[in-house]
Parts: sequence; structure tokens; C-alpha cells
Amino acid sequence: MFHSTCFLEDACLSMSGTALKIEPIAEGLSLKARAYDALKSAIMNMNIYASDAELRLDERDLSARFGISRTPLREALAQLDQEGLVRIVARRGIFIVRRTKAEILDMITVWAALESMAARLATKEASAEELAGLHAHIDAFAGDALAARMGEYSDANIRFHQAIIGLGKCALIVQITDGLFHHVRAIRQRTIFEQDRARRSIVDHMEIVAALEARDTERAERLVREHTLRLRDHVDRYVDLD
Amino acid sequence: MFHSTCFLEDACLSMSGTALKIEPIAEGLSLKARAYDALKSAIMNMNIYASDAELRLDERDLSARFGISRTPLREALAQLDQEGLVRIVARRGIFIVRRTKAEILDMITVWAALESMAARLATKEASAEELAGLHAHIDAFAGDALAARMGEYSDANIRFHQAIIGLGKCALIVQITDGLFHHVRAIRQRTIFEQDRARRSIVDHMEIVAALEARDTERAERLVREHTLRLRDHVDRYVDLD
DNA sequence: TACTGGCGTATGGTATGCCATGTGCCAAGT
DNA sequence: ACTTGGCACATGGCATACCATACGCCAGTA
Repeated sequence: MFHSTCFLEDACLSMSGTALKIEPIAEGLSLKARAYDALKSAIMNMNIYASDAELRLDERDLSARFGISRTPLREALAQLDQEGLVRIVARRGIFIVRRTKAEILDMITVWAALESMAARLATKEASAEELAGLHAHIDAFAGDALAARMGEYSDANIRFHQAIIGLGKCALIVQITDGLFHHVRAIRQRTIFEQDRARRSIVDHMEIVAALEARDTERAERLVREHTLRLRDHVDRYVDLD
Repeated sequence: MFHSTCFLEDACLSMSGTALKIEPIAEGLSLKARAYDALKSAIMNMNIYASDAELRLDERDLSARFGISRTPLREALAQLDQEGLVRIVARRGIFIVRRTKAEILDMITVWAALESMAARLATKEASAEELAGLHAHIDAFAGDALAARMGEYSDANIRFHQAIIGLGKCALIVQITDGLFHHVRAIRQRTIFEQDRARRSIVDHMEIVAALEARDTERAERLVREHTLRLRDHVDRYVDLD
């Protein structure tokens, strides 16, 4: 099975000198997948102050606007429904779900649990080179550099946390946190400018890297957990949602 | 909105003396939902030694056997695909996914991370009565009673862990672990009879309850984590999958 | 004015048929 | 005997039409 594919790949390798660049040809994405991506990014980027009317979707209207039939669109919506981004109610409508503050707090809690476990695993599974790579995410913002580059810091911040999660080498932890990514990034972006949180964040990160490189499993886990739970407490106290 | 529904409920309450028992009438489940449930339980209960031919599903055949059209069946299959229970390949077929040992280990790891976080939360969120309720899951098996009731123990074991997770009062942790439930239960059932694990499990559980009731957050978290990671190590070493 | 009942419309659910493409069979050629 | 080309069939993707029900409008009644 798959012989023809193998031949094709072999041919490509052996012809590495030519300009021939075989590629997937078709964009490869099904209408369902494209509709899913479009809807997901639209929902994610939606203004949080949208009116109730904007929180409602219509299958026929959307299928017409995407230029596809209802069938693949419905499959995309069903997937978003399962992920909790929308809620489909029979014969009533499809509603974009507003995240409650409690749900945001739960997401941060789960993130704390999983990233701290990943940190624990990283002290055992990650190589010295991999751990050293973590410095790249924080060194650029050390000391005085932070103030000048605050704009970049928020993204570098979340990437640092994702990098730790990756070094845990647990695919399921990566998968679950990826699902929470958009929400957690949004809340980190929103809070990073408050109360000197960025500077304190950097200090925490350096301590975390030190613990990881010292292979201090318990300390690495604890520092990561406390770091993220502090974010949780901050959101709980000072951020106004709903 | 929903006025008629409210009237109905009020009527039911005020007529609480009569034999009239209004109920949902229709089973309420869509064909998609019913197909989903049927397929999920069928896959979960499938013999792990199924032949390759049995690992393949056919939309038309299944829709005929369920007595429904392909559309709701496809939606059910798409959901199972997203959950990772099956893999749908365009114009190739639908294949039941065999879990690799690495995936099982990842699930146990995530369970450990989330249950230990739940235990941490439970020391702060759960009432004394709620924590006392945990005894019900283990007292029946204390001491000599265990040997006589091994058959029941496996289920009581997993229910104990779910109870702790519930007391963390974090809906998302409950939701994620529910998704892992079937797999983790299966592996616990498979290993509980080995190497006196049941008896040691009981001891662990009693210590965990003690730590929770003492509101010792760090200890409760650690005991739960270590308890589940021991299961992970046991599976890693002694259980033969794939 | 307030309530009721029925009917039309909107909307998600379901059934069905066609389409594009991957696979395997089989015959023809070497 | 082995390769090759093409055809038939299998199979998931997609389009379309119809169905059942929730909601709202509106006339009719007291």
C-alpha cells in the first residue's frame, strides 16, 4: 500500500537539484475545515462587547456568505459547539458563547496544573540544550530592556510557557493547553501591563529556568504552579469580566 | 420568553399532590446524539484484539444498521473523530483508533496533574461534610473486607478519585477528566489485581483523605499526584499494550 | 386593555442523491 | 512472469429538498 506515494517521494529526493517542487497541489483543506477556521478566528477576534444580536448565527446566511452549502458549514459549527465556542439549540438558533469569569478562572487553573506537571516532566525529559533554549524567551527582556519592548513581551511571555510545556514531552498536555491557548493569551495580554506584573513575571521566569536547569523537580513544579496561580488570583481580584 | 414553559412548571409545582407527572415526553435525544452514544459505547467496549477489518467502519453500512440516514451518522462520526476515537480519511474510510501505550501514559499523567490540582482546591473549597463523604468510598473495603469485595473495588476506586475531583469545584477539570474516564478506568481495572495494588491503594486513599481533612494543601496535592504517578509507572513497566 | 388561540415563518434536523477521488482488479503488452 | 494502463467500484464530501417544531404576529373575544 502507498507504493506510488513512496516512489514519488524517492523521486523528489533524488531530484533535489532541480527546480521541480512537487506540492500538495490542492489546498487540501475541505470546505468544512476552511469554514471551521474562518468561524473560529472570527469568533475569537470578535469584540467582547458585541450586542446580543451579533451573538447569534444563522446557518443559511453563513452558508450563503461562505459560498458553500449548509452541510459542511453545519459540520464546522458542530465542532465549534463541541469545543464550547458556540451553542447550537435545535430550532432556536446558534449562539456564540460568552465566557464567564468563572470559566476563565477554571482555564487558568487547568493551565497551572498542566504546566506545572510539564515542568516536573521537563526536569527529567528535557536535554540541557533544550532547557538552555528557554533563555531566548526571556533574556531579550532582562533589566532595562523590558520597558522599551513591552509590546513584544506579552507574546514572548506566553511562548515561554508553551516552550516549557513542550519540554515536558507529553503530547496530551500540549494538546489540551493548545485548546486553552487563545483564552489564556488574551487574559495574559490584558493583565501584563497592570501593577508592574511584567517585571515580576520576568523574575519568576528566571527562577523557573534556574530550577529546571538544576533538575530540581519539586521546585520547578512549585514555581510554575505558583506563578500561574498568581495570575489566577490577579484575574479573580482585579479583572472585570461578564 | 419561555413563558409557556414557566407556566407549565408552576402548574406542576402547584399540583404536586396529583398523580400527574409531566415529563420530557420525547426522549429528547437527536438521532445524531443517539448514534454518537451507540458508536462510542460500541468502540469503548470493543475487544482490544479486534482484527484490522473490524477496525474499519462504513458510513452507509452503519446508517442502514441504525436505521437512520447518513447525515446524522456522519455528524456523530465527525464528533468521534474530533475526540480521537476514530480517524476519518477522505475517500479512504473511517478507522477506529488504537490507543498506543504512550497515549495511555499521557492520559494518566494528565489525570495526575488535574486530580492533584483538584485535591489542592478541595482543601480550600470543600466543606467538612463533603470531605467526610469520601470515607464512604473506602471504608467498605478497609481491612479484611477487601478480599471479599475485590470485584466491587475497582469501580469504587475510580469513583473515589472522581469524588475528589468533584470537590475541587473546578468544572473544567471535571470535564476534561470525564473525557479520560473510560480509558483510565479501563487501565485501573486491568492493574488493580496485580501485585497487591488494591491493598496499597486503600492505604494511599486513607492518607489522602486525612490530608484533605487536615486542610494540608501541599500534602494532599503531593499524595494524590504520587498515587497516580505510581499507577503510571506501573503501567509503564508491567502492562503490555499495542 | 388583556388574554387566548391559531397560523405563518424561521431555523435546526434529517433524508437523499450526485460528485470527486482513492483502490483494486484485470486485461493487454513485453 | 512481470509490468502497465485503464476501468469499475467503493467511499467520504458536498448540495439540495423536505420535515418538525419554537416563536411571533394578529385577529378575535371578554
